Amino acid sequence: MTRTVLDKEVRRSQLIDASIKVFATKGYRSASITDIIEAAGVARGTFYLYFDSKLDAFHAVMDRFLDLYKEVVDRELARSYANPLMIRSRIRESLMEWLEFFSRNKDLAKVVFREANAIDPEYEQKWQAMLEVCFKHWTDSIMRFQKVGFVRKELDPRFLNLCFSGIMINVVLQEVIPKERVDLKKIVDQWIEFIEFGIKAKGWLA
Amino acid sequence: MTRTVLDKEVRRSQLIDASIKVFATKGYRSASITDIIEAAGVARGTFYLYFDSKLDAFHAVMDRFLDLYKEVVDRELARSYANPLMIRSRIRESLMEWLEFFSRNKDLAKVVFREANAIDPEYEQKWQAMLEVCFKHWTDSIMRFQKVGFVRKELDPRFLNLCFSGIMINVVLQEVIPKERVDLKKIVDQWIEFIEFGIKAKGWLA
Amino acid sequence: MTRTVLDKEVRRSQLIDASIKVFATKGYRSASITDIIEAAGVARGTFYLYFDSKLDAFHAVMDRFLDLYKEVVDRELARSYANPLMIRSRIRESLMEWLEFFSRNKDLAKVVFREANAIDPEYEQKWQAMLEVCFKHWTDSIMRFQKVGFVRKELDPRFLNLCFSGIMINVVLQEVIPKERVDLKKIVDQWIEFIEFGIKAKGWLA
Amino acid sequence: MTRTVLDKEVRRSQLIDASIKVFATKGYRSASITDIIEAAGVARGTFYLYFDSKLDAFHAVMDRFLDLYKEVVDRELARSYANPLMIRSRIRESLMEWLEFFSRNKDLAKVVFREANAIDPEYEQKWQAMLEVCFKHWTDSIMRFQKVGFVRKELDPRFLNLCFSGIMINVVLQEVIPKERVDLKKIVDQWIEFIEFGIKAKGWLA
DNA sequence: CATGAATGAGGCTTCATTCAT
DNA sequence: GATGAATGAAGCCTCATTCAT
Repeated sequence: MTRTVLDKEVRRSQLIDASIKVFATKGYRSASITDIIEAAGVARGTFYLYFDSKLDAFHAVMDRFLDLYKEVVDRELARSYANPLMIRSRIRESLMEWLEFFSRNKDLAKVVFREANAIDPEYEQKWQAMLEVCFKHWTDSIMRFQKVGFVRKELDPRFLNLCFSGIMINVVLQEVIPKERVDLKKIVDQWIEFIEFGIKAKGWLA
Repeated sequence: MTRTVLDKEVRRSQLIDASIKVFATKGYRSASITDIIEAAGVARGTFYLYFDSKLDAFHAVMDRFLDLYKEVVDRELARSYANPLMIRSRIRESLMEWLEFFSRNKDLAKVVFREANAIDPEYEQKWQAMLEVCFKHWTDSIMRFQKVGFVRKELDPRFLNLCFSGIMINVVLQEVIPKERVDLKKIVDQWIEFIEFGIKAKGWLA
Repeated sequence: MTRTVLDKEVRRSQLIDASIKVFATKGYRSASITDIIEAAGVARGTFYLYFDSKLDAFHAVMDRFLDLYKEVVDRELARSYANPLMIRSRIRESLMEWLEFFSRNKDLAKVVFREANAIDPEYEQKWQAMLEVCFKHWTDSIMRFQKVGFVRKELDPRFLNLCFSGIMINVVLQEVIPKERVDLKKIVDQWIEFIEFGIKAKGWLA
Repeated sequence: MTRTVLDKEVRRSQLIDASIKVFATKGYRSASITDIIEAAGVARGTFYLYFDSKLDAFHAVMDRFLDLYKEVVDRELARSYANPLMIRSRIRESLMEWLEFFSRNKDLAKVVFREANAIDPEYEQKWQAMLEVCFKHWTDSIMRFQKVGFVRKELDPRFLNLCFSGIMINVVLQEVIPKERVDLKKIVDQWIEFIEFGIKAKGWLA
C-alpha cells in the first residue's frame, strides 16, 4: 500500500527490532514471518529483501546481541584490577553492569537466554559459537582472579563459570525480566554475599 | 506392515520413551508426530490411540518426569537431618542423588531443562505448575537449613534457590548431559566446596 | 470385554438398527463406524463380521427400507380399485398408510429422504436403482387412475409423480419427522383437498 | 508452477465457482479442498488466502446463492398483481422465472437443494437462516393470493408451501438439472394446470 | 526498492479397515 | 465368533518462501 523508502540500514535495524520483540514474545519456532512483518509494519516481500530467511533474521538478532555484549566486555576489560584492595568493588561494579545491560535489553536477553537452551537443530551451531564467545571472557576473568589470589585455587574455573552463568541466566530470567522494577543493587548484594563467602554460617561446627 | 499387539501400558510407555528422545533431540516445537512414530516404530494412528495430540504426549512426558522427580524428593525427605554433625554429608548425598537422577534420565532432563525457559503458550500453564512443584521443595530445604543454623540467615532463601537451580540446570545441561562419562563425585566436591565457603581465598585482605 | 454370542441374523439386525439411528442423526458421511458400534454396543471388529464396509452397511439399511416399502406397496396392490365410487376413499386410505409408514419408521425415512438428494458419489448408483423401484409404483398408479377416468388425461403422469413425490418428501421431512405428534388425518385432508381440486377458488373469473 | 496474479475479487469469484462445481458434484462432505483447488487450478495455500476453511467456502457459495435468489425475489416483488385478470399470467411468469433461474444456475441449485436436507451439524445454523429467507417469501405470496380471493381459503398456506417447495425441488432436481435441454414452458404449463385445478377429471362422479 | 498474491512442502489429525489375540 | 489394538491413506490447515507487479 503506502510504501516508505528508508535508508537500508535503518530499515534493517527496524526489522531486527521487530524480530527481537516477536522472538522474545513467542520464541523462535512459534514466531512467524507474519508476526515479524506486522510488528515492523512492512510487507512480506520486504522482509526477504533484508534477510534470506527466518533463520537469517535470527542470526541477525544474535549478532546484534553479540555486538552489545562485546561493548560491555570491552568496558570491563578497560577497568583496571591492578589494585588488590579494589577488587571486590570492581567485581561489584562489573556484576551491576551486566545486570543493567540485561535489564536494558530485556527482550534481547529473553531471546538469548531462552533459546539458548531450547534445542533447535536449525541454529544449534551458531549458538554454540556464540555461547563460547560469551563465556570465554568469564572463565578468563575467573582465572585471572585466581592468579591474583582473590579466588581460591582449588576451585575449577570451568565449574565456577558454569555456576556463575547459571546464576546469571536464572536471575535474569526469573527476576530481572519479569518484574517491572527490580532493585538491582539488592540483587548484587546478595549475589556477592553468596559467592564470596558461601552459605555456611560462621560458627558452624566442622 | 507387521503388526504387533502390545499391552496397553507397555505401548504407551514405549511411545513416551520415543517422545522423550525426540523432544530431547529436536525440542517440542520442532519435533513432529512423524519423528515420534518413527522413533517408536509405530503407525501414525497408533500414536493417536494413546495421546489426543502432540501436546498431550508432551504432558505425558512431563508427568513421567514428575513421577520420577517425586521419588527422589521422597527419598530425600526420608533422610534425617537431625544430627547436625551429619548435615554436610547429607547434603553431599542429596546433591549426588540429584545428579545421578538427571544423569540416569538424560533425555528427560534435557527436555525439562530446555523447554523450561522456552516460552510456548501451548504448555505454559502445565509448566508453571510443574516448576512450582519442583522448586518448592528446594526453597523449603534452604529455609530449614537456615533454621537449624547451618545456612546464614542474611541470605534470601528465594535468591539462593535461584542460584542453586541455575547451577543445577547449567551443570546438568553443560556437563552431565553432553559427556559420555562424568565423574559426578568430582562435580559434587567442587559444588559443595563452592557453595559452602564461597570463592574467596582465606588470607585475602578485607 | 464381555462378549455376547447372538444369532447371526439378530446381531445383524441389531447393527442395522444402530446404523439407521446413526445415519439418521449424522448423515452417511459424517457418521463413523465408531458411532455405529457404540450405538450397537459392539466391538469394532464385529461390525466387519457383518458388513464389508460402511457403504455395505448403508446398502443394508436401504435394503431394509426397500423391504418395508414393498410391504406397503403390496398391501396397496391388494386393495381393489374396481368400484369407481370408492376411488377417492381408497386414495385417502393409501395416502394415510404411506404417512403412517413413514411416521412409524422416522429414522429410516430420514435417512432415505435426506440422503436421497445428498449426492454421494459412493452410493449414487444404488440410489438411482432404489428410487426407480420406489417411484415406479406411483407412476403406475397414476396411469391407472387416468385410464379409469379419475385423473385428467392432459396431465403428464411423470410430472404428476414428480409433484406427488416432492410433496411426500417435503411433508414427511418437515412435518412428520420433526414433530412429536402429528395429526396425520388433517394432513391427508389438506393433501387430498389440494391435489383433487387445485388451489383456485371456485368463483374466480376466467 | 506458473504463477498468475489476479484481481482479488476475480480470484475469489473463480474459487467460488470451483467450489460450486465441486460441491455440486460430490456434495459438501465428500468434496475435498484438493478437489476445489484442482478445479480452480490454484495452489493449496491460495485457497486459504480467500477462505478460512472449507466451511467458509461453503458459506461463500450460499451467500452467492442468496444474492442471486434475492434478485429474483426483488423482480417478483416489483411485479404488480393488482389487476385480478392478470393474476394467472403473472403466476405463470413467476414460475417461469424461477425455473429459468434454477436452470441458469444448475450447479448452485444442485448444491442448495441437495445439501438442504443433508443434516450437517457444521452448517446447520446458516442453513436454517437461509431456508427461512427463501421460503418466507413463498408463504407470503400464498397468503396474499388468498386475501385477493384467488386461492381457496380452506387451504393451509403453510401446507401449500410445503407442497410448492417440494414440487419445485423435485422438478428442478429430477428434470431441470439432469437434462441438457428442457422445455421449461411445457413444465410450467403442466405445473399451472395441476396446481390450479387439481388432478380430478371434470365429469367424475361425486 | 516495496508490495502482497501465490506457492507447496509439511504438519496435525481422523477414521475406515485389518488382523493378532 | 468376538474383540480392540494397529494400520496408513487421506483430509484439513499453516507458513516459509517466491515472484509478478
